[in-house]
Formats: sequence, structure tokens, C-alpha cells
Amino acid sequence: MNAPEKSAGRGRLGMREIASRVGVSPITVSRALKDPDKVSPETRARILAAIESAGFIPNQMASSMRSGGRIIGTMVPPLINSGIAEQVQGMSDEAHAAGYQMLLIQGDFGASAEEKAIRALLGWRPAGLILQAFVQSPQARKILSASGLPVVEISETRGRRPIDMAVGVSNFETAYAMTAHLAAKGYKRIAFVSTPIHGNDRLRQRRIGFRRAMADLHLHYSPDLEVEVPITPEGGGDALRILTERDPKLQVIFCSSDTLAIGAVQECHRRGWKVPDRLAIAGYGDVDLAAQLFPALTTVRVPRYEMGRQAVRHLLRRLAGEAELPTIVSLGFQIIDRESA
Amino acid sequence: MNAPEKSAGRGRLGMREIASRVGVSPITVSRALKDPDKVSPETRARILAAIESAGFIPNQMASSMRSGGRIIGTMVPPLINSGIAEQVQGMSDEAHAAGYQMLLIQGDFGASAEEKAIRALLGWRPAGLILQAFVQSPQARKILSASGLPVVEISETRGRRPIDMAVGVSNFETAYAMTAHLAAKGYKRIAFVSTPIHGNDRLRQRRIGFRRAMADLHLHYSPDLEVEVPITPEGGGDALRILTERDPKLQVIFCSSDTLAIGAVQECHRRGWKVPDRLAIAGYGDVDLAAQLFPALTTVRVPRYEMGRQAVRHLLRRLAGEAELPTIVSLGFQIIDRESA
DNA sequence: CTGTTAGCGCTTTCAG
DNA sequence: CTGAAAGCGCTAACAG
Repeated sequence: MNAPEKSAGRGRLGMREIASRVGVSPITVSRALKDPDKVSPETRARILAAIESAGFIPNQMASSMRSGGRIIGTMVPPLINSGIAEQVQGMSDEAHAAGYQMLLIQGDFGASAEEKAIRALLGWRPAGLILQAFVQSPQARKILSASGLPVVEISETRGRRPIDMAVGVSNFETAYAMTAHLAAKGYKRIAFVSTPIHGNDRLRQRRIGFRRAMADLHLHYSPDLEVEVPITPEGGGDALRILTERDPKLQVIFCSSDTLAIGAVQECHRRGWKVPDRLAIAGYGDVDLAAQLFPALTTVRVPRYEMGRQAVRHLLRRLAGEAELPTIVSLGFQIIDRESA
Repeated sequence: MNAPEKSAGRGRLGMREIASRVGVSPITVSRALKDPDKVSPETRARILAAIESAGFIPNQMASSMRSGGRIIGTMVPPLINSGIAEQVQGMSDEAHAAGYQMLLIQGDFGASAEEKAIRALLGWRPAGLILQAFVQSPQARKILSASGLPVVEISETRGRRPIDMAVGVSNFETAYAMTAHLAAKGYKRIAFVSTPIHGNDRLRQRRIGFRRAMADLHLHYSPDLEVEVPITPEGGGDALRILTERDPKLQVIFCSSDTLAIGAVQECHRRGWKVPDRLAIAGYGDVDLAAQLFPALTTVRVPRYEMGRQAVRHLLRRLAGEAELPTIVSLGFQIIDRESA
């Protein structure tokens, strides 16, 4: 477990060392790697051979310092139990393809931790940032716009003005569409369950979409039929208990996340209630399990992987200096009509 | 979207600039940040004020270059549909607490992409690496041990020799224990379903544990009752179809992942089969949904979050120069006995 | 407590 | 096609 020759003061393995072994100058080694055409084939071959045999890996930090980093910073909520992982995968794939590295900070960010995380990200001098949802604290927003960096927020695309660019779906529209879909299927008594909305624009927009649809369709709306629960399957079960106590004739529960919906369906099984006959359930997200669930889950499909990809893509375009970029990129969504509602 | 004064050649915002504004030397600014005790309170206050008002954030790369990075590199399979996200959260939390950043590369690594990813990680001169499962390619193993870096593999703790350290559970033991548990409950005809085992040590050990238990307990073992399916809920359903055709009297299916088990349970519902009466199902992982599932899933709980934490913790200990570190850290596990089997 | 000097390892710029 | 010089922004080492 000890460095072989690495600790030896002088011959530290770097371009200098490779260069001296081959008998060229360090800059030629650099060029052999980054700009092969500017080096004669023979020289290049000898350099590459030396690099290979020495097991040399160029120091990215030194490189980034001189020529500007190829890092995209991102800040995500806990990856567990959410579709965020898919987005991150989309970002990674797109970023790597373009020769960028993702630097990821994850955690449960309140408005203050948010600022701290952004600072940490900026310390690495990223070429740009991708953030989940709109940044909350004004202080954090200020830091970001002062940084002059391209910033893409993956978020609600309705309402609020992004710091720079936003990619996402209109949560308002998705929720409106699902509510209308349920109404069209004949359901009249509809409840809405979400995870805690405070400080979450996306969830807020979903609820607004739900309420607006209820009003537009002249359905009975009652605040009693809106509840907030933790984002766990148990939360879905709890919501069901609360709601059916409040309205025993409830016909359908629209959950703002598949996790909740799946939990609620399990609670129905437990009670021996047939879904959707006794009570219908709709979700949001279209996770893997949704299609295989019994009964298969009616839900909203949001292109999460694509959102990640698009976020990186737009970031790179801005970096490339493209002028005519849209500020807000609203991607499509689908209502997936299956058996549960 | 334009940098404010940042582009101005000279007054680029760095410690030098802060220093000149305050009227001290750059090193004093550095010390005010990293070693506050070595700077007089007044000087420090003035420096901090200047930093604050300028919105200065120190360049981590420059810092890391001079004084050694505070990065821990890690390489993970796709975060979707697996417990890996929890491990990563554990790593992050522990790393941040110690002032380290996690650098995460995710992707679907075959033996060759594996080597590429490791190289990419090493380019950032991390203080150490945490890898998922044992590194496969000999070439990659060579690079790693030549690097002289602390490497923690989160992996099977039985068999193979780690490059440096390994943290995990004995998958052999967990699978053996679950099989024995099922046998103790009276099940005799037991099938084993896993996701593709090729190149995955952990899964292989689970299967070996299953087989050994079957032998030790003198139960009827047949290769026919072992199948491999993709890691999706549909995979679980497919496995059930295949297995019950091969043995209509099958009593219980032990799935090497909760995702499969949950899928299999849905397939039972679909057929109107009572779980566990008509067919019992056991899983592996104890995901969130397992407890809320109907019927609640009997499964193996593995301390994933803790595995991530321990991995970082051991890495840091090695960095701190602790000599007496175990090569293999085997964490405990629990058989969670619920209703499905 | 504060400053000076000398790099970390690479790459830009300007000359051959 | 190749090289010499200079410096990215920070901090270790050694003075004061």
C-alpha cells in the first residue's frame, strides 16, 4: 500500500518526468495528449508508450486551473425514493459524452444549507451548475447570478423567473391533465395527496393544477380532501386512512408521487378493497414498478432522464456561446392510463 | 449573465485581490480562512468582511494542488432501482462531516469501462477511492495498487482478497441464513431467483449460500429452480411464471432483490394466488416498500447506509495513518420475518 | 502575528 | 513540428 516511486522528491510522475524520459519538453507531452495533430506521429508514439509504461495519469486539477475546468456542478436532494437518480443518470451520460465530469452534492437542503452547498460547488470553478427546482434563498440566488455562470434549474416551468435557464415540465399542467382525466372517467369525489409542499415549487404547482381543474370542471372541492404526508409508502397508506375517514364515499385519490400511490394501493389490499372499484388510485412519476403493480398504476409520466440530458445540453450550448437559447424549456409529459384509476 | 468584473485581467477575484484590498499579503488571507488562530482577530475580521463583500470563494483546485486534495472518488452502478443510493448517501454524509468531497462516477461498468472510470477518478488525485464490489479486470487492479491509494471495496466479505480494504456483509451468510429461515418455517420446495450473476461476486455468493444451505438441510435442490432475470419488477413476474411451470408445487421463491420479490408478489395478486399460502415470496434488501407491501415482505436487511459510512470512515482512518486496520470489515445483517413467507 | 519565496503540474503565448 | 518562459491561485517552508 505504499507509493512506489511516487514519494521520491524529484522524479515525481508528471509530464515533466515523462518528457525527460522520452527526451522532449513537457509541452510536447501535453500536446501529444490534447492536440495529437501538432506532434509528429513518431514522437507521439514514443510519448504514449512512455505514459503507458509509467502508468501516468495527467493531473486534472492542474489542467483545469490553467485552461478552465470541465466540471458541471449539481446539487440534488437525497437520491433515495425519488426519480432524481434517473435525472442524474441523464446528466452524467450527456456530460461524459462531452468530456465533462459531474460534481454532485447531495443532501437535504434547507435554504441555508443550500447556500453552503452552492458555495462548495463554486469552489471547484465549474463551467456551469444544474440545480434541482428553483433556488429558494435570495442570498443564494444572488451568489449565483453574480457568478456569471450558466445555471440550469430543473424545475417547474411555470411562474417564477429562472436565474438563467430552466428545464422541466409544467407541473401545473400535468396535475391539471390528470385531474381532468380522472373526471373524464367519471370520478367526482377526488382527493389530492402530496408530500410536504412547503418550499417545493413543483408540488405547489401540482396542487394548484389540481385545484384549478376541480374548479373548471365544477367538481366538489374541499380542503379536507388535500393532505400532506411523508414521502414513503407508509405515507400513502396513512393518507388513505385519513381521507376515507373524512369522506367514506371518496372515489379516487390522486397522489403526487408513485411512492405514495403504491403505498395506498397496498393499504387497499390490506383492507380487502378492490382497486379501482371500491377506491381508485392515481400516481405521479411512472416508476418502474408502476406497470407491474397489481393493479397497474395510472400515473403521469415525466421524462426524467431526458430532463437531465437536456439540462446538460443547454448548459453546454450556452458555454459554446449560442445566443438564441430559450430561457425555459418545457418538456412534454404523458398521462399513462392503466388499471388503478 | 456576464461576469461583473471577473474578466478584468488584473483585478481577478482571488486571494491576491482580497489581500490587496485589505492591505495584507495573500498568505494572511489564506490563514484567516484555514488557520484562523494564526491571524489577529482584527485582521481576520477585516479580511472576512472583504471576502464577504466581494463574494469571494476560494479556488479548491489551487488549494488542493498545493496541499493535497480532499476528494474521495467513487464509482457506482446506475443508482436507479438499487440500494446503492443509500450507500452513496452514507458516504456523502460521512465525507462532508470530515471536510471531504465525494467525486462520483456512475454508469454501467463492464471490465473495460471500469478501467476508464478509475483512470478518470485518479486524474483528480483523490485521497482515496471507494469502489462497489470487487474490481474485475486485473489491469484495473494493477492501476489501483500501483497508485498507492487507500481503496475500500464495498463488497462481499467472503472469499477474494481485497486490493486494500473491504466493507460489507457476507452475502453467502445472508443467503444461507434466509434459506435456513425458510426451511425452518417448513418450506421444502425452494426456488432461487437472481439478476444476472455473471461478473457479480455478491450475487454469486448469495447463490452459493443458497445452495449450501439446501445441501446442509437435505432439501431437494434442482438447477431448474434457479433462474436469472433482469433487475426489474417485471423480471420478478417472469421468474414466477417460469418457475411455477417447472414445478407447479413450488412453495417459496427466494429473490435476490426486493425489486424482484415485489414484482413476483404482484404477479401472484394478478393470478389471484394468496401469498404466502399458495406461494410464498422472500426478498433481499429491505427497501422502503417492503414493510408496507401487502403482504409485508420477508426479506434480508443489509445496512447499506452504514456500509457507505464505514467505507469512508475506514478510508479516513487509513489516511490518518492508523496501522491496525482490519482488511475486511463485515457488518451484520438481519432476517426480517414478515408475512410474505 | 505577518511576510517572502518558491513552487504544485499543467498549458497559454510567443518564438523558433 | 518543437520549445522557453510565464503563470493559473493557492499555500508549505522558512524567515522575520
